[in-house]
Amino acid sequence: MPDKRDYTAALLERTGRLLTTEAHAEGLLPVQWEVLRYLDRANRFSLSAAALTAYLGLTKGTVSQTLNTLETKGLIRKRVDNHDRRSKRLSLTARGRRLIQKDPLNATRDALARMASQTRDELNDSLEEFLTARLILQGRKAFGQCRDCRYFAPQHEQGTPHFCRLLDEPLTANDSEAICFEQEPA
Amino acid sequence: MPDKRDYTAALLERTGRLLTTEAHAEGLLPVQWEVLRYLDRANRFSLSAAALTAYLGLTKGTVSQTLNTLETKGLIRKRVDNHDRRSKRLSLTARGRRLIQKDPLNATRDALARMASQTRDELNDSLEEFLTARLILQGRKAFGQCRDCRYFAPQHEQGTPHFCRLLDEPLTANDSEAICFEQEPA
DNA sequence: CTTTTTAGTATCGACTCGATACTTGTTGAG
DNA sequence: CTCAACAAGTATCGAGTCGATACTAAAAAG
Repeated sequence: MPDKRDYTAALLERTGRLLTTEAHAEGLLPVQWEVLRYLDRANRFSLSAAALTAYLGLTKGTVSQTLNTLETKGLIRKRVDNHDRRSKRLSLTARGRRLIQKDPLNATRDALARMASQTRDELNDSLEEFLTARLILQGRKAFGQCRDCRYFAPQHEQGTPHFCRLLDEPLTANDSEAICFEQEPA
Repeated sequence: MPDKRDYTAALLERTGRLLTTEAHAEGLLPVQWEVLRYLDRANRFSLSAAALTAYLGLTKGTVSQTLNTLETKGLIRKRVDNHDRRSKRLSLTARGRRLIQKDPLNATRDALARMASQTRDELNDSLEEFLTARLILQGRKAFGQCRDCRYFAPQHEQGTPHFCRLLDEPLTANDSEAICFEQEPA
């Protein structure tokens, strides 16, 4: 005799499966699309395999392999980071940026756009609450937008950059909307 | 400059990934847990590889392999269906029923139980609306509960079974809460 | 009674995924 | 300054998913 939270859990699981099966497209596998999306949305402090590993919740070995596959396909690039020569800075190639236009997740974005805005907001907010709670419980990073971070110091003057009080770095308008490894919700 | 529906899509994707990584437990893989859950919740008309294939949205070859793996592990059983000798009726073994008590999805169920009931209901209803719309768009079955089906004829007298007007079969109280391959929302 | 459809299997190749062991660069304590 | 501890990433292994393709056999349809 299942109760409502069992049913909700089943909905979450089934929705995940739906997105996964849909993400076999353009010759890429689901996790490969997730990597491309991440590299498209992450700020410059978060473009490492380590950050990606934390984002995906996988082991670093698995992530390393997947990055190799994508590099072989010519969709991403790895360059040694001059500030920390153990680390490598990841980026999309031109082909990678072109391919992400055909992201199979676009179908989901369209479906969301067709929903009543109140329902969509309820989905967004309740899902965010659920996900954030689970991530924190697991000691994982939220990877929220930079602008929602407790270390974010906005500058309201025309043309002046924002600022990250944690990393002591200026932030462009673009930076502030990207997702960040270090982000901690305000 | 991402808008809100992009963010919601990212939440859905990331939640799916969370459930997937969590579902590496007890020596089973995510899809194997999904199969066990399905067999635990499906009614007697839906215990075939074909129904499971439709439920998961995978190819029949993939499902056949996964079923073989689970059979080798001693968690499920396959028996030839005497009504249709091409088909095989699937069921959990005692070991399978025991193992499903340790379902890693329980952590999600608990997290949902800890949410405010209004938020949880909003999540449930908006997610159901989203998922159903996507499934219908893809021409897939909803696999809802039997009792919510247009062919379900309830009997309100004590001890009398309900009835399925599509399959012309009586339904126990248990049947009516299980998920059904043939279900079409009322 | 023969064609067509449906249920399931078998096999292949690419790839994920965790686990384990490793290399190399950074950091920090004495 | 040195050396141990740590962190970033790689290499390799084995199990298993997954789609694709080709197959068998039973049921349905004509």
